[in-house]
Amino acid sequence: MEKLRTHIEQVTPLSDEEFDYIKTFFTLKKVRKNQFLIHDGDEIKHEYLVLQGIYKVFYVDNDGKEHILQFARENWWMSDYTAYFKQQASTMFIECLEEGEVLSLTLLGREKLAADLHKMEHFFRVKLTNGYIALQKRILLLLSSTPQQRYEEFSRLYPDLLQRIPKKYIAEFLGVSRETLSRLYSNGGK
Amino acid sequence: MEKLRTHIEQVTPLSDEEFDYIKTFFTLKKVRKNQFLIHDGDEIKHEYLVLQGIYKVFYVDNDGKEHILQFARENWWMSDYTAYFKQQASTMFIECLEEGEVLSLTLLGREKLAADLHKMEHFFRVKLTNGYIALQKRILLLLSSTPQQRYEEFSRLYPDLLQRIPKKYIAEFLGVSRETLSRLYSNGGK
DNA sequence: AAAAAAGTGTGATCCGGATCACACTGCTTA
DNA sequence: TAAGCAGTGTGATCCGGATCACACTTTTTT
Repeated sequence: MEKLRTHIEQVTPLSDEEFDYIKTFFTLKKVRKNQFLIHDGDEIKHEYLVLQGIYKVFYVDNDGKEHILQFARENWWMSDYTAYFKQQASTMFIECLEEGEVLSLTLLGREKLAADLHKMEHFFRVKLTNGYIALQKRILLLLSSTPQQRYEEFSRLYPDLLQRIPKKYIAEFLGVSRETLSRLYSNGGK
Repeated sequence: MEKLRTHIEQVTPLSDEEFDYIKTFFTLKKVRKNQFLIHDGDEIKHEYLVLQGIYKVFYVDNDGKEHILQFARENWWMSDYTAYFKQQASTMFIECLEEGEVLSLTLLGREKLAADLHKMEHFFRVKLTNGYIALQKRILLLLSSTPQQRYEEFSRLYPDLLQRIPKKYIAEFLGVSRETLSRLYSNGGK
């Protein structure tokens, strides 16, 4: 649980009592490779903070094609947030790509934490602010750039992921076909 | 200012004293058609809550092409949030399409409001939550759907905007060329 | 250790949507 | 009331990237 404390304290300092209270809301869960945390159609009770491992959050369209909304690693939060916040059935999947551990938090727990502790309300707001900014950037990138430029931006932001996950998933994240992505970097930097 | 109170109270009730305090942070500004609220390169001191009018938030790429991140109408918040939160120079523009009024709020004001009033921290968190969900949906739409489907989704979400703003802006929002969009609806619903 | 499955590179073909070009219809604004 | 200009429809052409097909490699399974 020390990782959780460090994670929150990057935003706001906590007293020991506060942290003792906070940690009662979280549950540790070990996740194996290829295990699904969330499946299409599920009722979504939890969001997850990644302590270890790599996960992909994705959507499957009517043609059966997968589109990756997010890769999550250490210190990233993930869920099907539409389903989680609005208490609807999930339309997404979360699958583990490298085994690890996550902490789960229920919506009720989240809301109680935020209501009881102004600090936690603040913490969640800061996290959402950063997430919002990142999503806006991604939208502009999708609207304005070529696959080449998107790949370069991805390499810049997540150099480690390039090595650790299958290229085809990167293609699904960038919105390009596997083949086109392959040609992008085999043709070098020109 | 009554509109502001109603807007906040859709999330959380306020006492008169609280609202009297809150409103001191906001400044009313009238905006004429074609006026720019934010310009590329500006230092971004404010975010805006739209009371009236329509605005477009857009980015201009290296080829001079415009890409619309957001249309904002009554009760929508807007700014170049990257520049606003991170105190950087703006990379975007906000232009008024239909004259109206906005309330402006500085970053310092926002943070003070959130720190002083737990209710306001909560309010901002709820707003960000909804925004985050909407952006995720837009990303999935951009990744997984055809221009046709994106146009239909836009019509469903913002039927009023279809009439009120030039079609070419809708094209710039959807990430399609003006011409392709025109052919989409002239070829009817098939 | 063999067999099956998943991931990848690369060529050939195809097609949706971008681009280019031009005409027509409003709105402005002088 | 004319002159300019933004907004729009529509045809013709072009091209980037998707799709299809297959070989090769690496990982997983039994």
